[in-house]
Amino acid sequence: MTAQRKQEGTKSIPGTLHVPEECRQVSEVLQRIGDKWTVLVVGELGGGPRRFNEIRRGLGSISQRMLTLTLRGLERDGLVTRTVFPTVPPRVDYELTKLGRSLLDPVNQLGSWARQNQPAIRQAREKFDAVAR
Amino acid sequence: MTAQRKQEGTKSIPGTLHVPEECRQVSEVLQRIGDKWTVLVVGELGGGPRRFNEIRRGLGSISQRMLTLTLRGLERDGLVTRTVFPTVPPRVDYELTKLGRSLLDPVNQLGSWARQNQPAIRQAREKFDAVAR
DNA sequence: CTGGATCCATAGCGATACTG
DNA sequence: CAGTATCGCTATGGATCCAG
Repeated sequence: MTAQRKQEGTKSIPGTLHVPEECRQVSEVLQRIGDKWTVLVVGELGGGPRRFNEIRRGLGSISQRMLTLTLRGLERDGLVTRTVFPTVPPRVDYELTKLGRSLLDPVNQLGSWARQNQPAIRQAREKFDAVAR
Repeated sequence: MTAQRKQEGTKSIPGTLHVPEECRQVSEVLQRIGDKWTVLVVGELGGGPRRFNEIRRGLGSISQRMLTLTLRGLERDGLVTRTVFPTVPPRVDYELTKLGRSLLDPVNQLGSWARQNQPAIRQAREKFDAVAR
């Protein structure tokens, strides 16, 4: 942690894996799934296919507008499929694709991190806010 | 993948780990680090302590306002430390805390996912956009 | 060099009303 | 039931100017 920065320029560190290129991609994905609802919807769909209002009730507070937009985004990125049953009243099922399910894994990793460290974060936050003026 | 939804109500699935509670935490963390710059700054600091303008040049395009805000947020959450050297001109070093470095791991996991699947995502996106009107 | 203060444009999101 | 359309609020972020 001491002798580590002489003139690494743009070459980045060989051992670790956060090359600028990779960082950009992480950033893109995070901005994509880092909105208010995406991961919650994905989590809900992680339990199997769901209908529109099932998801809605599962999340409790999402507006139908945001649920529509979120599902459209996920569908666009190939993370969920949308299946319309031409019945009356209409029925639409949403389900994670293979790609969508593969996302559950890294997201759960981040979930573990969150659970382990959120107390520390909250503590740091309170401390910071107490000192700040 | 077939016999999986009878009446699981609010109890969620035992095998997997995306209980609503956990999902909420993931969502919070993602919204926190899912902004435009946070992970990029964390990535930059992953290479060791950096000065304000070093980070800025490392990212290339961030405004100093956003860099300040991003660093403040990270400092508030206990993810980076801020060290002021009372010289003239002033010099300020930012460095990941242990907590901050621990975040690199799950973030890199997501980075791997991003690299592996972004081609598929882009492809799905183009296909969707082509069909959509 | 490090950042605070302002102003402004845009994106995200909620509320509500309307439709097949 | 599953959306679409519209509105308005707030958050996010960039540009610019000022200061220790």
